[in-house]
Parts: sequence; C-alpha cells; structure tokens
Amino acid sequence: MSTPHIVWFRQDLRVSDQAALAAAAAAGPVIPVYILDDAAPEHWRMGAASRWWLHHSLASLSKALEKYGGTLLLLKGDAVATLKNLMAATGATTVHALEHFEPWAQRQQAALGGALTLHQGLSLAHPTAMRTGSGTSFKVFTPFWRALQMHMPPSLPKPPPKKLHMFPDVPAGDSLYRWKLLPENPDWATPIKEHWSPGSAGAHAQLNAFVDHAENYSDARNTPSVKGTSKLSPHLHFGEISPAEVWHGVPSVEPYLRQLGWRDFSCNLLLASPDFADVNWKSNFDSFPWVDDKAGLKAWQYGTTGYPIVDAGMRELYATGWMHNRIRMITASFLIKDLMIDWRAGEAWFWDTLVDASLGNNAAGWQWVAGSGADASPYYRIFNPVSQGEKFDANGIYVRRWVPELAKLPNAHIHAPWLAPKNVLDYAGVELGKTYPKPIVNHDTARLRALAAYKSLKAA
DNA sequence: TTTTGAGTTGTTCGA
DNA sequence: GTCGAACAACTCAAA
Repeated sequence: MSTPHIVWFRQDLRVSDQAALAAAAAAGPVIPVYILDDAAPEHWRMGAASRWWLHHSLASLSKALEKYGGTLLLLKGDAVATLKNLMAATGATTVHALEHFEPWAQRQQAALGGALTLHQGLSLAHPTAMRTGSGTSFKVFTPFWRALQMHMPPSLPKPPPKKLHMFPDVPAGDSLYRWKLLPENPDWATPIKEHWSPGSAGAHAQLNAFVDHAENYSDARNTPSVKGTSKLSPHLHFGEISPAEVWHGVPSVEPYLRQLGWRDFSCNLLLASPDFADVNWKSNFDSFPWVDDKAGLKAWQYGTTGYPIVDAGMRELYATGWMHNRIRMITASFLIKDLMIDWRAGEAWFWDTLVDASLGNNAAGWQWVAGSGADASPYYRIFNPVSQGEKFDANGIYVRRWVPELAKLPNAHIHAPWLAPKNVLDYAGVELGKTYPKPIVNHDTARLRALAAYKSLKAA
C-alpha cells in the first residue's frame, strides 16, 4: 500500500475544480479531512450564521465525496497539531490544501512547512502575481482591476477526480451533529433554511438561476426588491463553487465580473495588512470621535431605528443571513455616519449574522464606508436613508416585505413615515412610537455632526 | 525624481 | 423640476 495523501478542506468545500483534491487523488490513496479549529482570535471565530452554513456544507461535501468512493474525516482541534497527529497515525507525508490568506491561515501554513503542498483556487489570481509597476501591492481598486484583467480569464475549471481511493486505515472521526453547529432553542435558522441551499449543488443551481437574468445585472443589481444580484457570496465564501467556475459560468457582464474582482482585491488587502479587519487602514482615523451608543447599536442591529430602509435591511440580515449589497452600504453609512458608532461594531455584527461573512470582504466594505480604508469613500458622502429608499425602492416593495407594520402606508410616505399626515398614518394603522419607532436620530443634524467630526479628523 | 490624472456605489444648495 | 458646482485634500499608479 502506498502512503496516503491528506486533503485538508477549509473554505473550499467542493470536489470539482479543487486542485488539492485532484493532486492527492492523482498521487495515491487519500484521506479527506475537515478540522473544526478555533485558530482565529476569539472575535473572529466563525459566527453563528456561518456555523449553520458550515454544517450543511460539510454534509453536502461528505455526500459528494462518497459518490467518488471517499469519506470525509471530521476532526476537531488545533489544525496543525491535528494534521501532524494524523500524519503520524497514517504514515502520510503530504498534506494538500488550497492556499488561504487569513492571518491565522497563513500562520498555520507556515507552521506545517514542507509537509504542506499548497494549491490555488480561492482567488482568480494569486495575490503575489498582482503587483504595481514598482512591485508593491495595489491599494486602489481600479488599477488593480485593470491589472487583474491581464490575468483573465482564469484557467478552465477542472472536473472532479473520476475515483477516489480511500486510505483504508483512518482513525475514527467526529460526527457532524456532535459539533452542534446548528442552533437549538431557539432554532433561529428556520427562515434562513428557506432562502438557501448550502453545498456545491446549491451553488451551481444558484449560478444557473443567476445566468438566466445576468444580462439585467447592471440595472437590477441596485434594486433590493428584485432578484438582481447573483447571491453567490456564501457559496463562494465556503468554496462550494470556485471563482473560476463562476467566471466561466456567467455571461461576460463587466459590472458583475468586477464584483468578483473585489473579492480578489479584499484578499490582497488582507494579505498585505494582516490586521486589516481590526485597525484603521488610515491611522489618522484612530482619533475619530466615535460615540459609545449601546442603545443606538441595538436599534440598528434589530432594525428599530425608525428609518424604514435601514430597518428593512437589518431585518433581512437577521432573518436570512444575508443583505442586499446596496442596503449594506445604506445600513453601514447609517451606523457610522448617522450614529457615529465605530465601524468595527458593525463589522462584528455582520460577522456574526452573515452567511457569507468573509474577513477580507467584510473589513474592506466597512473601512470603505467609514473612509478609513485604502480606497475609501469621500467623507462627505453620507447616504440619506430617505432618498436612498426613494431611489432604490421607489415602490416600497422591499420595505413592506421586511417591515410589514408599514405595509399599508402609501409609497409617498413609506420611506419617511414621520412626515406622513396623521390621517394617513391612522388609515395605515401606524402609530409612531408604538407600532413602529420614531427616528432615533434626525438625519439632517446627524449629517452635520458627522461632517464636523470628519473635519476635526483632518485638522488633527 | 517629478508630474499628471484619477479615485465603486452621494447629497445639498442655489441658479 | 433640472442642472452644475461644491463638498478637501491626499495618495496612488504610471509615465
């Protein structure tokens, strides 16, 4: 019997276009393993929504491997030690894995040294291939995107191995259910379940559904009430589908491919600045006068700010584990600029509640809105939650879906119920402060306060 | 080394 | 209602 090759699955839970699996399968008998590992610092351990997704994704991967004659071994503990033990117990000398870019993943990869063979498949292009003319990493998206396109299209996706030869003598693993990744008492995942089907099959179904309307992406992507976006983000995050499979699977719609480019860009930023998720990329923001507003944070989290478009978004997030991208910007702008709460509080909430929570993407989004990021939004760009609602949810469909207590308000007042005449509110059964909150801040004054704070930063 | 052009996603104000 | 200007200054990337 030849020595086995370990395939270490992480956020690459697929069998097709999976270079680590392919290399191991070609080399000899395999041991596919997933290790539940709390290597990340406490506050970056996988969030609750992600854990729900992980459970189902692992179940799906396990099934997929069985189709090819493989079995997924589930282990728990420090990944480096666990892999070393597994190698010692089985005589394996090589671990195959796709390269990951989170700081703790980088540390683990370094610790495994020569025992680890890294393959590519998380990004469209390897970050070290993405360099400016002077050899530095990119800090601005547009030139990055131009450079990335020089490397595109990515290689065609590889089919799964025809057959896996499992190494017969594998130690016993855990059972997935014993990891208790699923919520109990209460089982808040019921509505999430209705919106998603984790796993590669679900990912490809989602891709096919998107392909049918991808041509409308440019227009429809900003309308949160319609299916305009791809909704592939969680599938991509868990690697149930590779970015190359997506690139080759969708029509060549530039604005969409550009979004894929953003995934790569975030990955580059994180690799270049390992503390990107924790500290202001622009250090002058360290003196920003954030407000410690626990009540405001809570109102934001649970969708009771009194601004319908913000509340709708936050409720969509809490119910489904996902939020439309346009609404992510609006809600983030509201937390940062209207409430002046530190962007990291919003980042942490998104981390816990998003099924697509990715360290680099999440941090890049928040730092961009805050203005502390590499390629940041200008400080005076403060979203007006009413005009954003009127512009992108003109007929109030999105708000009515997630804030049903406002459902009977006419379009003219759906985004600013506090401005509606009393008889209109009465007719709609809305009593502000009772059935729906009054606005927790006045946007006009909040805007001026934020502008002043940003100005003070500049002076400092 | 210096210069030049550009930088995801907006809003308000006043003519 | 529509339109252009102002809202800053700085850093990045490439020539």
